[in-house]
Amino acid sequence: MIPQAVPDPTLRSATIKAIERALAAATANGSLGAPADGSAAGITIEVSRPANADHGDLATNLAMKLARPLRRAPLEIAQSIAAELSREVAADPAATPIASVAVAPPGFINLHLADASLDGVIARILAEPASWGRVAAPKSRRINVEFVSANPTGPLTIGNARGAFVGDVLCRILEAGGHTVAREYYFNDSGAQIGKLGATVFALRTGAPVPEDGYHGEYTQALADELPEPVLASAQAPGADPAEVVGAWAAGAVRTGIEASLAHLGVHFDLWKSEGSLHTEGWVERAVERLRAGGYVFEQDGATWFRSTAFGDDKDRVILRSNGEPTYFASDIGYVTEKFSRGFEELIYIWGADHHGTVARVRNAAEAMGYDKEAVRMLLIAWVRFIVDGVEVSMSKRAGTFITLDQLLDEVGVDAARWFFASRGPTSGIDFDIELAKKQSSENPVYYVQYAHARIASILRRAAEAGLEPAASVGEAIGGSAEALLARQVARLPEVVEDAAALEESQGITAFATELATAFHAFYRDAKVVDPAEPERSRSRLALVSAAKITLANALALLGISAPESM
RNA sequence: GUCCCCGUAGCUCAGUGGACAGAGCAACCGCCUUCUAAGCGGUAGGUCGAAGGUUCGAACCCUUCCGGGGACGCCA
Repeated sequence: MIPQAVPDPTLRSATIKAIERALAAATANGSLGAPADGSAAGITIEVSRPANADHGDLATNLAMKLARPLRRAPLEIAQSIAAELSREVAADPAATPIASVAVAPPGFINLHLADASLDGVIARILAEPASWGRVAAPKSRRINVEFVSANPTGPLTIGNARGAFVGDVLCRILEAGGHTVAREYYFNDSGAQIGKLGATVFALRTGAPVPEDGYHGEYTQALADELPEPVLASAQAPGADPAEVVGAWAAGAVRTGIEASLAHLGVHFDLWKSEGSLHTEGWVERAVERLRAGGYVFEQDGATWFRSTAFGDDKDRVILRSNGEPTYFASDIGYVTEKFSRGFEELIYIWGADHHGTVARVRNAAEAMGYDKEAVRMLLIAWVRFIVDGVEVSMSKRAGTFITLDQLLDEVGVDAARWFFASRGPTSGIDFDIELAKKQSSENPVYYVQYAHARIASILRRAAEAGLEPAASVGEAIGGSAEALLARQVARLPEVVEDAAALEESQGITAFATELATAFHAFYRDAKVVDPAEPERSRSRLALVSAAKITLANALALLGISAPESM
């Protein structure tokens, strides 16, 4: 995805600029006094949305933060800065997004946005809807995001669902936030587990008993039934290892199924990387060489070790076992090397909480290999406890006791499932009660948001029938009480995206989408949009609800959720 | 034993330094001759796990404790 060339400044960033100008002016004219030691220099201007709408559209706590370095009462500082802000509003209203300024104890500077700046945002949304909500990154990066990465020993389970959704939504948010993102799926299709899968499928096909340590899910029978004759024949050829031959085929078949499941989720990967290729292409060797060059490799007990203790780890880690086989860790560091060789500036791993122990050692190895440790980041997703009939279901592909991702989506639906995971922080543990989810799926907040979108679509259809087209912007009517409230919510999207991209979290998007839907439903109640008797007002309001519709659709798109035209 | 995450309304969860702590669901009361009632308005519900500390200001930062989950392999 190509980052947008010319990003919109948000109303928030324009406001920060205005405050910077006011601060500079107040400093220059001496009304602030001067910090004796320059300690005020490092203070950044923060602008937030007051919880109480009576306090204005935006507020800054700048005066409180300056109180100590300037050795002055915060209220006085606030008044000095507010005076400069007001001066600019009076002198050149077009240069500032602010309409009025107020100071409140203990030192808040409260700001009201100008109608004209809000109407400018509406006009911009209607003129270029596709890019609305895409912002420039403070520092644009090429980011590699690796997620799901379940080995092809069986279908994806609901245990994989959270990682898939969280990873996909994070990618969408990072792209909207001005970064370039590659989605990767890492898998091992040649290990011992694949051999066990192959032995299981081979046994089922040939009528032999399934090995004790084989796989016992129902899907293995389907694989056995589908096993092509030629593959079976080559597995039975003299000297062949049936587990390996059938396993290779089964892994491919399972992977095809996994890709189909992910496509159903709306999750797509740019690259599927096999662990085996890291060895055959020499990346593990290169990684070991980089470590050796730094003096962080040693031999002991016939094995090759990474001196992880040099980076604060409690013990050193084996790279190559005494039998010559590489460990999983060897593949990990090979992959780090391979990823960086492709020019990524940041690697993000979406891992289950059970990978906690490997985080530090992979990052340490990255540092030891000469990469920036801070550019290797792991997002650990907390476990989801799936409850069926009041009892937790543990997911085990080996035992065959699991619920597949496809089953979950048949029950709950993609949009509802996406919303469920997007609206919760990835580190918080979740209880997912299947029965409750089914029962509540029609009451899921996602439908509340989608309904607002569908309602607007309906209004636009009615308007078209009446021969009414949206105006290019709201115009004077934006000052109306109903319009003002909705326009303010609509205008927030880029700020919400900025925050979500910086925090690498999706909850802000779902919260915003809900608030915007609420604002629209209230508008719908208070303001009749399509009214042939009032064509000018209708066109003006059509412009506003059109902008709201675009904003809802773009916010939902960030979550991978559909925006229906009717419900 | 060491380390990580979590503990906020009956339930599921937002909120991580600011102005009276929020949403959805569940409960209760109202609103469809009106652009989609999957909606709107209202009522009720909280010692933000506990105790100290830092701060002008703490659900948020620090310490300790309690409770829940997870991690500590020459497994993958």
